[in-house]
Amino acid sequence: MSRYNPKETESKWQKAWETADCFLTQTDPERPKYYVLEMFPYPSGRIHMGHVRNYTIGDVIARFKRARGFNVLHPMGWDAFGLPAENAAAERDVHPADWTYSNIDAMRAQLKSMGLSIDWSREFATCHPGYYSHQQALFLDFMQSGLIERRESWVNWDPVDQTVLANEQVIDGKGWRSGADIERRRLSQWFFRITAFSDELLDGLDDLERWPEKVRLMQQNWIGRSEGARVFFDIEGREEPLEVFSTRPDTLYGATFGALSPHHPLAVELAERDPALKDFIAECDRLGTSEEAIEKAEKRGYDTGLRMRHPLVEGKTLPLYVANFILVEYGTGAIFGCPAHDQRDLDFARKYGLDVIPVVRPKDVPSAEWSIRNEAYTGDGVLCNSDFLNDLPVPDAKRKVIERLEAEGLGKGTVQFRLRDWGISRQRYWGCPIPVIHCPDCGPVPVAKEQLPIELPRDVSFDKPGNPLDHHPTWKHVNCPSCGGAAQRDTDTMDTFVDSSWYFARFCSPRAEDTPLERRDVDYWLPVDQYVGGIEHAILHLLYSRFFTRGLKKAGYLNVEEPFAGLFTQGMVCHETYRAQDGRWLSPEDVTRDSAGALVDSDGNPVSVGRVEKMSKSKRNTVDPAEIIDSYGADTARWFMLSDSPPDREMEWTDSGIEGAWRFTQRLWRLVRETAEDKLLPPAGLACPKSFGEKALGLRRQVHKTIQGMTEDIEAFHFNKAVARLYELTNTLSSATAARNEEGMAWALREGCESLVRLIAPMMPHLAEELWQALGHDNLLAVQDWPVADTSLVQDETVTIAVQVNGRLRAKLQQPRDSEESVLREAALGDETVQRYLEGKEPRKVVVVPNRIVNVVL
RNA sequence: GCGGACGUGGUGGAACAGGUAGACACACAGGACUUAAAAUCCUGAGGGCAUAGCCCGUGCGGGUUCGAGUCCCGCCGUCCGCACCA
Repeated sequence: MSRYNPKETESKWQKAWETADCFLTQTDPERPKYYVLEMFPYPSGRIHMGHVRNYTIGDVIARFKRARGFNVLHPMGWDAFGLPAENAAAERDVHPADWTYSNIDAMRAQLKSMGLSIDWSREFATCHPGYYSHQQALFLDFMQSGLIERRESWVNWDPVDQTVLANEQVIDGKGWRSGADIERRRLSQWFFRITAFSDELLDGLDDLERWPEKVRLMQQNWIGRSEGARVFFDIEGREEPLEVFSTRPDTLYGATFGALSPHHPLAVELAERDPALKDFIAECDRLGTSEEAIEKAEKRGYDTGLRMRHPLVEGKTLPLYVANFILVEYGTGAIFGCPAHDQRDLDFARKYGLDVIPVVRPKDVPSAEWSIRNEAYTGDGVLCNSDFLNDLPVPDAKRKVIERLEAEGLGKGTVQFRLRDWGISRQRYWGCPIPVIHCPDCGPVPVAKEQLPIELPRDVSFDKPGNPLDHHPTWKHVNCPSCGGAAQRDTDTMDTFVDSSWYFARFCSPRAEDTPLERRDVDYWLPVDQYVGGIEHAILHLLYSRFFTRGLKKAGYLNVEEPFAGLFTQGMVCHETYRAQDGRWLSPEDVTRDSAGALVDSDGNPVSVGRVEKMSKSKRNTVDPAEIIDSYGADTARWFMLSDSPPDREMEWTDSGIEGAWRFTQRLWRLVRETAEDKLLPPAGLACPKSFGEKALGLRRQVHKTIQGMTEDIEAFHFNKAVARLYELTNTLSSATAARNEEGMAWALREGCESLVRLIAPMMPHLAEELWQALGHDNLLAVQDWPVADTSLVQDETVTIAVQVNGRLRAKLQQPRDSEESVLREAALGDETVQRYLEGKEPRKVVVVPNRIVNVVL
């Protein structure tokens, strides 16, 4: 028999699906819907193995749900704005739009070769005016709803590239591209007021039951709610009191100093008259904003000479410092230091010789014996040295001190969040233009919706650093919509995370022209039932989308709070790493085995094998999906992706793994084809015979157990277990052909083969289609129903009972299912081996678990 | 430092709710077919021993239980996220 030819077969069925419009979807309130979405790709030009894993998982779910009778929405699009297109433009003199669209064409073809059941009629790219014009409209709506603000903020500024950099683009205080020292600058930027929903975004996490606990936790930490108090300290010789935030107001009596962030308004003001302070602040700025820089920095302070009055201790004053470890963005940008109960404050106090007053002691240590050395005490306890708070447990003291502060107007209990507003202005060309005009007289004026879209000009130059939009000779010069005078467009574009914050909703009505979202469509499809993507987006993308959904609701576009009812985060695709003798990374393609079985490079030099790591260009341990699909076919690649490793864990791509999957593909093809060609096989659709031989019945039992098990496994995303079941069924079917003359066996074989083919269809859709046809069907398997297990066949009639003596396995018994406990007990005690252990004595105890185990205790 | 996840054969991993540890696959070994190889098929396999059987075995040490990979306590290790957030 010839071999299976995936290349021919796969494109044949892809065309058949397309011709039959199998995967086009309509809004249909009469039918139950299921919206499955994978994170859309950035159009880099080629798919990578991470995409293959992501889209395989999504496609299995989509095909499965479709077979289960759902109206399935499974769309695809392109996260098409972003810096790489501008880099390509600067390096290769190709327009970002051309570069992007040709990449999209290439990647679409690659995705299509995977045989994904996608409704391609809904495809869009975020860089198309048909998408971003609506995003501009949403910007205006959000402005109207009070969700957008313009304000100054600190940014990482690259003086060479003349642009703002994200924190992750600053490496060791230098720009990732230019290598220039990054400055901290204050810049006017647009902010989405994500903090307006801090509480909702936090509380909403509790209801996301089908999200990984891990992601919910990460978001919870990111939002970072903490309860505490704001306390006012009067400063000697000044009108305005200083406001500080603390989560430990109970330790107020232990305060021995105050500290300001170098960017606190008061610090800035003082610096104007104090050159030494100015120098100190400048030095803090030079450290940069990268986490490592902050981490390594020693705690340092500058004594302003000012004294602040302790709000509760008459006559007591504390020195006020400017300190490099105080963040201006958090709380009020100012603290009171309590060295005894905060390690940072203790380090600071020891350095500058400040007092350390313990105010919390462990309950069983008397005040007199309690002191602080080099470790701040942050544990539980009761108050001491604290006047009216003495002997109260910490939580009570917190409550009581806040009451007192509030009563005397010295402070108040508050809730503080770590979450900050989302700055979206980017000094870039290839992004969504911000629909605002800056007028010297009227300030920032929103563009009227009728004037949208504000399209990107095509004729831009990438020759000089900075923002091409800003350099464009005419684009920005417009008249003020309000007063008609000369004004300028905002030349910033939106963070590309904005584009991906609502694309899932746009897929519901991708071609709507007058509105971003058609109410009837979003009401039917949203929320996404199952979202699938990488854990790397656990915080930003998912949090932004959750914010956007609330914003869209506020603006009246939809009626859900949460965009993604279910979230699945798949693991990374990894591969061994290889190095040449000189330390260069080697690609797997360049590594072979010599005759002795040792790994060598293309010149025959020995190769050292490194750890298994995430596929990456830098380590050169990538495998190109296009090549794999070209030589083995998409089904084999998909099958291997689903085998062995649980989908939420990392998987290792290996040659032997893909070859094993390839062998199985061939084996399955051969098995079903040979069976189908066997003259004994009854035609499709023949009624079930009345009786079956023992082997045929056994086969049928396994078939129906597999159907049931598979269904549960796919629902639970246990694809690797589902694969194992299919291997088992295939093994059984292979050996069953030997008994094909047995009563009912031919019928059972057809049932088995058809079930196998139908079960395998979500994973290997092309092969399944081919075999479905070989079994005599002339309809498309892609639109057939999922098989249903016959429950009467799912349970065996006899079960194996394990017999233990003192908890150790000594024998096994075959017994009818659901045998009485007494029967099992007698059978176990009567067993020869058990008799030997009993030595004629009575057992002390016999534990019987029906259908499972009997434990005889001596 | 804080938070979280995970430790099972040579490897990836199964094991429902405390009830037969190692399903399934990869790799390996032996055999069949072949002039030979590939492909395919069959067989074997956690470790040990005095091998009809017994002992040991799920990172380590304890505990609960008739029975623990699974539950509890204490360690060790690996990975991930956050991190001067007052």
